[in-house]
Amino acid sequence: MSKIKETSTNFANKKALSDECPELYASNIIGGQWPLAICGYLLNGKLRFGELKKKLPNITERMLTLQLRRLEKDRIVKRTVYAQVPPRVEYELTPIGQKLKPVIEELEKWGTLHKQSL
Amino acid sequence: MSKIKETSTNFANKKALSDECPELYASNIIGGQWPLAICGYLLNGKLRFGELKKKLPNITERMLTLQLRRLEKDRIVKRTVYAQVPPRVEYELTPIGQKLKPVIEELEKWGTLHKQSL
DNA sequence: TAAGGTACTATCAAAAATGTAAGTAATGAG
DNA sequence: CTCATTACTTACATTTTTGATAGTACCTTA
Repeated sequence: MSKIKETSTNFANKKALSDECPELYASNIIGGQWPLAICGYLLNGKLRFGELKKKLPNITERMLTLQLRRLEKDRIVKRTVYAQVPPRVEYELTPIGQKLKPVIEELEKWGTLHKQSL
Repeated sequence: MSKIKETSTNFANKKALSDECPELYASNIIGGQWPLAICGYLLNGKLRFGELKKKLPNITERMLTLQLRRLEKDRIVKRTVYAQVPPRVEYELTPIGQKLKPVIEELEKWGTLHKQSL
């Protein structure tokens, strides 16, 4: 998660694929190491930054920040800052974020199946 | 797609997550740039290496090979070599590979929805 | 004899993702 | 004044993924 180089072949490939196929578009958004894990927890309700951090084993603050920013940009999570000291920031899923539920469920089913077949 | 360093923190994190959550386990297998695209085409039937290459815009032979090898290792595609010259190699989904269909469908639905809401 | 087709492999380089370690602001508690 | 708390940010290093380019083996056909 850093800047993407909009001139790279890789960037062009990703774009080409996700332009035509909604499933690849989706995969580009929620794919990667943390997004699904974060969404999974947020499906059960709002969480503060620190709470998420505790739930996600070994995630660094930097990564968590980057991921949340990206999810926010993609309109999957909503960020609410309370003007307090020390600060309090809450994250929750947006309506379209909530709609990820069936996707996660199917992934879960398939994952379980695949694991069993080992 | 190269060797992974089994001592890295990143490796440990991925493992920890996919050990507990089947959906993250699944995402580790089919996530990434090409696996879903490849499976999408193979859902419609067998394809030869060269046919896949034509369908996947801009993929390099190296990448296609790497991806197919990995999908084979994960028992999602089956590779059949015909002893001919020039060589003929066919790829098709395994039974568990076929079962990815609902996953892909849900991703597709969600992707379409998300795209519309722009 | 030379060229062509197919499915690769090998090397090197670049880009992208992730990790490490340290620091910051603001305020209330002691 | 000093320290603790919370949600970050910054700079740098490492790891992982992807790309570019050039080969290779084998037989068949011209």
